[in-house]
Amino acid sequence: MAETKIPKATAKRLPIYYRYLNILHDSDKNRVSSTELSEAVKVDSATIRRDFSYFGALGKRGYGYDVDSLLKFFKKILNQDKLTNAALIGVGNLGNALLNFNFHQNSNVRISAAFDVRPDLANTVQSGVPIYPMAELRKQLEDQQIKIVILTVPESVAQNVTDDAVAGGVQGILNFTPLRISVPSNVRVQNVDLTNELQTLIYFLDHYNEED
Amino acid sequence: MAETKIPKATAKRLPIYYRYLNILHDSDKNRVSSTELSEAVKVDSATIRRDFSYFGALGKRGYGYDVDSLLKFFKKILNQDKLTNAALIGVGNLGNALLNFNFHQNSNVRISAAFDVRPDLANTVQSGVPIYPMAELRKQLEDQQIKIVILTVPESVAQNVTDDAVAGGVQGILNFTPLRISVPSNVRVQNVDLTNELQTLIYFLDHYNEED
DNA sequence: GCCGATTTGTGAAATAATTTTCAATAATAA
DNA sequence: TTATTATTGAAAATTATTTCACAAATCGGC
Ligand SMILES: NC(=O)c1ccc[n+]([C@@H]2O[C@H](COP(=O)([O-])OP(=O)(O)OC[C@H]3O[C@@H](n4cnc5c(N)ncnc54)[C@H](O)[C@@H]3O)[C@@H](O)[C@H]2O)c1
Ligand SMILES: NC(=O)c1ccc[n+]([C@@H]2O[C@H](COP(=O)([O-])OP(=O)(O)OC[C@H]3O[C@@H](n4cnc5c(N)ncnc54)[C@H](O)[C@@H]3O)[C@@H](O)[C@H]2O)c1
Repeated sequence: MAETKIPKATAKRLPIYYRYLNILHDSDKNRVSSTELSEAVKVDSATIRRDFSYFGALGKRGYGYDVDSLLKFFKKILNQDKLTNAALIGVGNLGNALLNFNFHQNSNVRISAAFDVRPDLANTVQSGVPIYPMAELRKQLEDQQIKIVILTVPESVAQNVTDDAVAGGVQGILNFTPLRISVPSNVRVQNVDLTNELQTLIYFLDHYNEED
Repeated sequence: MAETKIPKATAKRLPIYYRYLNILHDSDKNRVSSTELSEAVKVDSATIRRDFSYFGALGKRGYGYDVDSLLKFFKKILNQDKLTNAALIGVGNLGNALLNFNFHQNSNVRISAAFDVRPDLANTVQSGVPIYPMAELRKQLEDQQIKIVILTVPESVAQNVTDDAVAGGVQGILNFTPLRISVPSNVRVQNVDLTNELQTLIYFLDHYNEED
């Protein structure tokens, strides 16, 4: 909505850059070149320069990029200068692992509420996050102004739960179920399909050799 | 290695198609059109037809695709007609969730060995999978002919562990750590970076409206 | 202040992926 | 049988992304 629509491929790399800039910052490096970055994040240096250039001239020729100002810039762009709350639905196997992890390091996203149908989980606290019964989903999403949901329920209920979350005003869903959920066009879904990833890896192993 | 190199984008979609074909098969449907598939997997129907056509003329004009033969075809292509063993390294938070899940449904990948440094975990069995001490990594990978590793160790040790796994003959790594690990060019890495996914989602929410 | 070494930013070219379009064919209804 | 409708497969057009390659800018040393 701000800078004239960056390519999707670029957008997906921004968090990778952001993360490495944080590492550089923490180790008191204050200057970095696209070649050096390339090495660390495994993205071609020309691609990095191109990516950065969508945001203007962020570097200095013959010098490179200033870590601190680049970091500050990306922090803003990625909304990491404010805390973003997310909800997690489905406190099972995977849900628990994510709750416990809670995206702390170098990330300003936090799971602030979790939901599950299991009565024994309702109104408990797991890894510091309160678990609510599903009946409270809508209310909590609205009250806490939560716009992002992490979906770790069984596939069979994924669409129903999604519909509820969308009704509660959610705008983005990180979907760990294998179901391709249906949402209105103003809601964005990011699928994380681990079985797929493994199968793709196997396919590549069998059908492509070396590099690509 | 077999059919003349399919586009990467296509390869990544194959498991999605495969999965839905299984569902159709299980519900005794024996015919499907690209439009119907498109609806279910959320991929444009023209893209689906194009994807399929890389493998030859799999459908019939005016009719669609025969579910069973398409399924059989993809099963072969994706190597799902044989069992593939994988190893998991790092039986922590996330590792345990993956162990417990173990990719059963509609997938012929199985974690057959897990590894961890923690002495109390060594030589136990978690979710039916034996856990070995790291000292045995190389031997087990070689003995069990494991070519795929799921990496769920802390970032700080990720590169070292990777190097060991590679020395053990691993060819593919599903990397859950945020580190972009370095591997020889004959080893393929598939990164699953959950913090990234969340940050990308946030970026899209803030900077793109509606659809794309 | 000049010089050589760096390193960016970006046009242009190359490559990759998606989408449009439509002729060909199959199924089905009349 | 023939007309109508559905649907693929493939060529072409379009759009997206990556990569090349180099002029322009900056730095650091002298
Ligand atoms: N665990 C993994 O490693 C893994 C890997 C890949 C994909 N997945 C996918 O992630 C999802 C969760 O997997 P899991 O292993 O954590 O399953 P799980 O069964 O351990 O957890 C699911 C949780 O959702 C809760 N739940 C069920 N119905 C609900 C509803 N209607 N509303 C709210 N909560 C509800 C259950 O009580 C349970 O706590 C599944 O779709 C699975 O396919 C998991
Ligand atoms: N848990 C999550 O939800 C989550 C989300 C995103 C990313 N990750 C990433 O996944 C990785 C694992 O996360 P986690 O939460 O499961 O961490 P964890 O600390 O719970 O588990 C790590 C496991 O690795 C083992 N380990 C440590 N050093 C080892 C070594 N040298 N060799 C073998 N095993 C070793 C530890 O004993 C532990 O069991 C981390 O890199 C983390 O950044 C986790």
